[in-house]
Amino acid sequence: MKQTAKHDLRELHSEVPAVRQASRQMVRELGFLDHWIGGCGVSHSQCHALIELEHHGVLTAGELSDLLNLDKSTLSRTLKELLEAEYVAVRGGGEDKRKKPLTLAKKGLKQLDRIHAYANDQVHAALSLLSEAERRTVVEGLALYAKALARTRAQSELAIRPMLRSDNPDVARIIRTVMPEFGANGPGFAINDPEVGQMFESYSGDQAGYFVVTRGGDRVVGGAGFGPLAGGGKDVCELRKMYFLPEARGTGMGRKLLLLVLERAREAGFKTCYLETLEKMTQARRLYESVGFEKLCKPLGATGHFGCDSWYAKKL
Amino acid sequence: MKQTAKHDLRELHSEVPAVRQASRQMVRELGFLDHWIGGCGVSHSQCHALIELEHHGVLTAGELSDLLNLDKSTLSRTLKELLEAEYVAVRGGGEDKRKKPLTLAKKGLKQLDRIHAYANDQVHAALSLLSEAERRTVVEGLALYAKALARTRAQSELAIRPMLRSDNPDVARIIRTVMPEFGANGPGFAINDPEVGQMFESYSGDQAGYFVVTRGGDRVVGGAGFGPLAGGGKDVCELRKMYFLPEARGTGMGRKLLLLVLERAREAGFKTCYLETLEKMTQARRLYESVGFEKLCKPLGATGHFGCDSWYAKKL
DNA sequence: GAAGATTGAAACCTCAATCTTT
DNA sequence: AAAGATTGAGGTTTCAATCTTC
Repeated sequence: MKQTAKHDLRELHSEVPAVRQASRQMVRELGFLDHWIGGCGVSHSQCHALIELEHHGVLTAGELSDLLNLDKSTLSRTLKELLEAEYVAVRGGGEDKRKKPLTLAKKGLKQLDRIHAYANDQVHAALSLLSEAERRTVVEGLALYAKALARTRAQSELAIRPMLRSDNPDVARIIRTVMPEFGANGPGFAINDPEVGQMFESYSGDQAGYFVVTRGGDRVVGGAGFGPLAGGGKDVCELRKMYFLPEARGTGMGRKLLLLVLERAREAGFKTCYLETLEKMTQARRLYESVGFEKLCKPLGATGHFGCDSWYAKKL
Repeated sequence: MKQTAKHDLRELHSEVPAVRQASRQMVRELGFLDHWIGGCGVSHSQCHALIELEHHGVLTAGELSDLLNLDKSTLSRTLKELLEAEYVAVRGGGEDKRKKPLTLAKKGLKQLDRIHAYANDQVHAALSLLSEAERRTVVEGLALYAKALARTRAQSELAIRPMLRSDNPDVARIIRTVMPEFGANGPGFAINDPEVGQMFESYSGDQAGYFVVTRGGDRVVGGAGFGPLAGGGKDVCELRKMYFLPEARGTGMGRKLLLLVLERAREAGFKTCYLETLEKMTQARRLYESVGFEKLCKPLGATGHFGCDSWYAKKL
């Protein structure tokens, strides 16, 4: 197993330059495809803006600049021309007068048809040189790389650190936001624990700890901690109150945080980690299972969280 | 078989938008990767120029602008700054004083190290989120798409048309250039046929035809024709004098030309097509085999080309 | 004060015209 | 005249400052 992992890593190192080389070449060839745009009356950015508008229906200038990875000022000017040419229209009547929701206009749709016709022809011509299996490799390879890059980017804005006293309000807010999202707001759920408002104090000492995930500077977007399991003996700890705001999910940060908490629990002398959750929290349960938690058929200890219906444990 | 082909095509049509979507997203994510460049003193183009210089050793401004798909004027200015910063140096002593061969200088190498360190880290972080199989898919997918786009681009500059009388000198030149390349310039080879100088006249009439491949306007870069096989009966024709300049090889144009010639031969009433070639022309032989030609163990007819050592035939 | 959008200055890129060497 | 490289004018993009609305 370890052998495989090592081999896997060596492979990875040799693949990095290969991927960089291939992506440079691909981008260069895509650049050639874009040359024709000069002759069709819209600029490169205008063309992409139209495509995204078609795809999303209604967008504001800010959303468009995020999607296209262009400065908002560029978009402002780009849109000005598109509006003058009547390719897009402002869908008025919005409540917030700061926003300008944009949609495709008739002429924009027509222009877009021409663009798609050309672009599809080009891509079709290229793909038709490949076999079916090769084409599948292309689709999957591009999508996988895009997704991996996106997740890396999301992760690089996130960081993990021990909770501070000043985080108390933020952490309480997250718990009180996330649990109702899964219908876990009645009696018998952790949301009613008295500790929710004083998480920092509740997880101090060397037998417990709470960690938060922050985004872009120091905004708290998630957290998790550990402490002795009530009525579970001195060798058993509980993974407690692991919650993420939606914006921080699917970034791979949950796994990082979980592994950190487990490591700290092991260092604190615990031999086993127990946790309670809900069947319907499927994303979380998949994560628990993937790091080695095993499903139990009944609860351990006496947490008082009789609202939970799914229990796991793992040797540390 | 036909069923498969149809299914194959339907798949292709649904894959075109998928590839376009994936490639847009990928390019967008790559754009985010490039943002950091702002802080390192070199511009985006300068960075890529350094990478290409490292890869190729010595390059002129023109070669660089081709490689980076940038206008030569952009490169002129870009290089001016790189030279001032002593990142690159002109390797003097060339014979042609119009050229300025460029190489990396010491400071450029150092800068490049920093660039690679950062870029490798980023790509490494992204790839490490993927499994070994997924990473292979990424490498292969990017490379396949880049290659397919490049071939499409090369093909779009090429065209096929029937030979004109005015092509006589060009066609003769190609035949006399390509055959010696494969050592086929002694007696017993088609290069000595009297028709070489008057190809247009030799392939007129409704039982023969010669077609040329042109590049960028009307420069002839290859050709092929058919005519009755000497001593082969009235149902058998010969595929004759199919030659491509090196620049036109590997573009998929050979297949197109071959299929066209075979179709015209069939329309002219021939039932079988025969051809003679050399064992060492492996690329050509693979093409013949891939369109259905079957290897014979001895020649047909009486062409007089006793220099050939490989014979094929195909039902039309 | 903050979110959404616009404007001015400067950097970067392309097209076309020009210069230099062959 | 043609190949290689440079310069001038104008379009596109970004950064920073500003305006408007909440």
